[in-house]
Amino acid sequence: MDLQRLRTFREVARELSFTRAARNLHYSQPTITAQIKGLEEAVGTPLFVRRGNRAVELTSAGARLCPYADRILDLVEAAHTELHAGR
Amino acid sequence: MDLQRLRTFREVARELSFTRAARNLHYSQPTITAQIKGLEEAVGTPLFVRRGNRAVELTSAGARLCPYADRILDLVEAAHTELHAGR
DNA sequence: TAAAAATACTCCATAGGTATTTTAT
DNA sequence: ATAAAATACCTATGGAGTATTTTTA
Repeated sequence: MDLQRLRTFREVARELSFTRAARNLHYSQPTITAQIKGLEEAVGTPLFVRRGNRAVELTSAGARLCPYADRILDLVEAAHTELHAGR
Repeated sequence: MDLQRLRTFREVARELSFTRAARNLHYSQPTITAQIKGLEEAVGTPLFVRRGNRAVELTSAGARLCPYADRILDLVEAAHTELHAGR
């Protein structure tokens, strides 16, 4: 699990589309595929169900990961802010 | 900022030593140096003050990062646990 | 059949190691 | 003088891209 893949996961979960996530994050579609695949291997379980040319849906594990991804990425953001808050 | 460097940061902050952190994490000492340097560049501020052959101390930014590092890494751990908790 | 994901490759950047030098006590 | 961090250098892995194929609604 790493932060970049977690960001990609969050975006795919939002969009329910690898292609749209790729556009939004300025990656190619195969890169998104590889990142999600890498995350799925890292956590040891599938996170999305791929459905041909229609969209994608979260597995139950994927759904359970969502709130953690949000909290983790929010904390990372907060840490950055804190470090730049002078003091 | 990425999770691996954050783990290294946490260990160096605990040990106040690059060399001991390297041993504990099974990295070479120069790798720790590079990881901390990379993290410092990522966050845009020094995190440790290097003091010759004696130990190392946290900068104020480093000290402020600590609680975030702990919370983030704990959440990552919790996410892993949650994903393996069956369901 | 068409839209979307997966695969096959290629290339380059970066992460890690070893050997060595520099630094501060 | 010595213990510890920094630097120099090298290698290999993997992350990203393009082009293409596969899949399923």
